[in-house]
Amino acid sequence: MGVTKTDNFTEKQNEIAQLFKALGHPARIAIIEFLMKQNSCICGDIVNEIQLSQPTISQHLKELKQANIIQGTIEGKTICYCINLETMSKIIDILSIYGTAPATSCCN
Amino acid sequence: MGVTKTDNFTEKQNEIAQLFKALGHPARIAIIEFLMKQNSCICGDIVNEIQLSQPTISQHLKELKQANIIQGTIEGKTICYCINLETMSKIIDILSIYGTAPATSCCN
DNA sequence: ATTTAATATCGTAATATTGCAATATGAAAA
DNA sequence: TTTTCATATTGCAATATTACGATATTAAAT
Repeated sequence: MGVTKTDNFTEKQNEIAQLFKALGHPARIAIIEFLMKQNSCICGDIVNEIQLSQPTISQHLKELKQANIIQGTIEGKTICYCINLETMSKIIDILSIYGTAPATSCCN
Repeated sequence: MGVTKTDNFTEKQNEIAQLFKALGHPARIAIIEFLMKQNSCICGDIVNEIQLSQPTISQHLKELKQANIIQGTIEGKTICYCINLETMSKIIDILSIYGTAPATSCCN
C-alpha cells in the first residue's frame, strides 16, 4: 500500500534501510560525488552543477541531512554541506558484515 | 512527480542509486540477514520468518534479484536464494570511495 | 530600513512503491 | 494425470516520492 510495515522489523533493520534509502537516488549520489570533488565544500553551487531546480536540490539535501549522511554549517548567507564520514563508515561496517560469505551455500 | 530524472545523471550514478534503492527497505534487509544466518540457504521459509504475505516477499525477492544482490537457483519444487557476494563487494568498493575524507573541509 | 542573495518550505501534480487477495505456473508426488 | 506444494504474476487500493512554481525566511550589503 505504499506503506512500509516498519513494525514487523527491528529498529536496526529499519535504521539500516533508511540509510540505504537515502542513498537510493541518483541526484543524491551526484550531490555526494560533488561534495567529494570539492576539497573545500563550496556549497549551494550544487544547484548549478546538477540539472534540477533549487527546491528539488534543497529537498534532497534535507533527506541526506536527516539520514545524517551530510551535515550543513551556516556560513553567513551560504550553507556549507559536507559528507559525514562517521555515518559513511557506519554504512561500510554494516555492508562488510553482509558481504561476508557463509560457510556453505547452495549457490556455489 | 515521483518520476526520477535519470537523464540528468550518469549511467554509473543511476546504477549506484539503483543498488542502494534495492537495499532501502527493511523487509529486504531482513531477507538479506536471514540468508546470512542460514549457512545453507534453505529458502522459501523466508515467508515464515518475515511477517509479510507470500506475494509481498516474492516481490521483494524479485527486486533484490533484479539488482543482482541475490541469486536464485531452482531446486526441484523450491528455489534456493543466496547473497551475491560479488555485488556486495562492489557496493562496499563504491562506499569506500565516498567514505574517504577530502583533504580540507569546512565542517571540521 | 531596503534590497539582494541563498536557502527552505508549501502546495500540488505526476508517478512509484508497498502490500495483499486472487490467480497462474510449474514441478514433484500420488 | 490429478493432486499438491512452492513460487510468480496480476490487479488494485493506499501511501510515498519526486519535482517544481510560488512564496517564505534569513542574513549580509547598500
